[in-house]
Amino acid sequence: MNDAAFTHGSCKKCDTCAIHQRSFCRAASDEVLNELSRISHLREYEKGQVIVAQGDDAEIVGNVVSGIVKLTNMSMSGQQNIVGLLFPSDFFGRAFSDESRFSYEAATDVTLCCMSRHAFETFVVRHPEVEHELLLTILDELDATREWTAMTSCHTTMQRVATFLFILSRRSDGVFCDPSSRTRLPRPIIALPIGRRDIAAYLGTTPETLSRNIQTLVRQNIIRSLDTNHFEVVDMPGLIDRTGETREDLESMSGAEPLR
Amino acid sequence: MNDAAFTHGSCKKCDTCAIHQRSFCRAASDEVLNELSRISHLREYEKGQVIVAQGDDAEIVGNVVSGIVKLTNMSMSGQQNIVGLLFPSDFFGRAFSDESRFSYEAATDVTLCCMSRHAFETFVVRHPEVEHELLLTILDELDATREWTAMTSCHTTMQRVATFLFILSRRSDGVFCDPSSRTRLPRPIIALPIGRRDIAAYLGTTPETLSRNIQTLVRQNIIRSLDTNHFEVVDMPGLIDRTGETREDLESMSGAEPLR
DNA sequence: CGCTCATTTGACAGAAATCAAAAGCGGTGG
DNA sequence: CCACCGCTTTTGATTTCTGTCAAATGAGCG
Repeated sequence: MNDAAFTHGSCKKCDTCAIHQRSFCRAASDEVLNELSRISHLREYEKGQVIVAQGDDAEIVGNVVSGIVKLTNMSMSGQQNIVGLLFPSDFFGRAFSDESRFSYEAATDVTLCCMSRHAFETFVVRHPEVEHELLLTILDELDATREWTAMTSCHTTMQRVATFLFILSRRSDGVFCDPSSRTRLPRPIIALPIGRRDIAAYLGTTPETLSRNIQTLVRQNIIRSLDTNHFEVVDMPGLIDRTGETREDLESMSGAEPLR
Repeated sequence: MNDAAFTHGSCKKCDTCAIHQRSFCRAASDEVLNELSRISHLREYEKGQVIVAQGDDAEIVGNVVSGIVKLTNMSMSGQQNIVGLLFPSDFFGRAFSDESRFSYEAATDVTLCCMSRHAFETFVVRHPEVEHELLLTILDELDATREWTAMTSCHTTMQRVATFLFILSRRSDGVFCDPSSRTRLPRPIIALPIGRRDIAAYLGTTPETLSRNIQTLVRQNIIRSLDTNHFEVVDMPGLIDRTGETREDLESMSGAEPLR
């Protein structure tokens, strides 16, 4: 699409950006991208750092470049709920609102392409084609969130666990940025990006129940444990079977994504 | 905001539209609204009619004017999952996508302000200020959906039932369109817009468990049964108490809304 | 090595799903 | 008007699953 942006050296930072082709900025022309690059800056956060706190002024927005960001909601009782996970190329922060209804926290060490919310807002209003692309992104996000809602509301814990693992097996190869480097492994690897406590919260269960379900899958030779956070899918049909979904539905989920 | 649109007679259909002030079209100027009115038309659907089917070409988009639309997702097992409910002023249909990932179905008799998806898409691209307003709408929708996700993943069934009833008590008076006609009833009425089976699916439980929880609330004098689908809230603090949320959180949910 | 924290495992109580049946509601046709 | 039928909702009895509490094991680190 933006071949020019790659052959010319209009914006080094963005040209070499791993997610450029997958985030809303792909709609920007060379010069617009240049402008965008002037208001954005890469920033690293260590695992556990809070990027935007719930109820905060939400002054930062941007894209996840590498690592995983977790989106959380603190409930009255003080319990932290995982509302979603943001992967590379996903948009984070709450544009056009004075406060964020959720917290954004680094689930792993992350690199973010950050912009001041104000600067971003005036930028997109001046560039409708970029705002349009952002709208498409958010619409996909909404679909994905609703699909996840559908998933969680009628499925057993085992089905949710299996679905989660399936999706991670599609995401974990770091394959989402550069399609050409995609090497189809015969035995997909599942890399758990976050701790059991967070996964459990995301799946609406407890670490104990999650652990039991995972161990059950291991005993049934569906997956094999490599280390605490890595598993190998031994029996993919068996895993899909336990999700209670068709392979097609799962594929569509892992593309646009509930977990994003 | 658009006083001119109301004092002038630029567009009779839109001027008298109950939801005009609350939907994305409020961003349109007189002449733009006029243009919009030329591509839109009111249409009635009877309860149970499918407006857009899952996987369909999704050729229609628009706003809910009156009644309630249910958003459903058919899972592999053939079970119908309720993903959300759309109330008056909510946007329905999937813009900018060739197929809808969900079905839109009339949960009650509804009136919709319909547009051809294609006409709508070219329209908003020509009018960035309207597309911007649409983006704001979708961002709110996304927040609301995530908040609902947070709700369902960590709460007991009773808390989900209480929250659902609370939200309906705020929506059921048909009060969401014209703030001036808002008559605060001392005893809010809850009108269940859909059957128990659907509500149960939406809340991630079964009709039996749902029924038991409702009957428990009746026995505890929190609500009083008028007929099968109507209840009166006798003890609002008690109801709020059983949601496990603060009143503030509930208000924000019923405004922007998980159920939308 | 000893510390802390995360994960796994076990035992048990409570909640919800399931199975089964009764009651309520709305329509149809005699 | 009433009896019958199909459907939804409610209620009851039972089983299964999951959350909770508690303890053991394992991983990372100074």
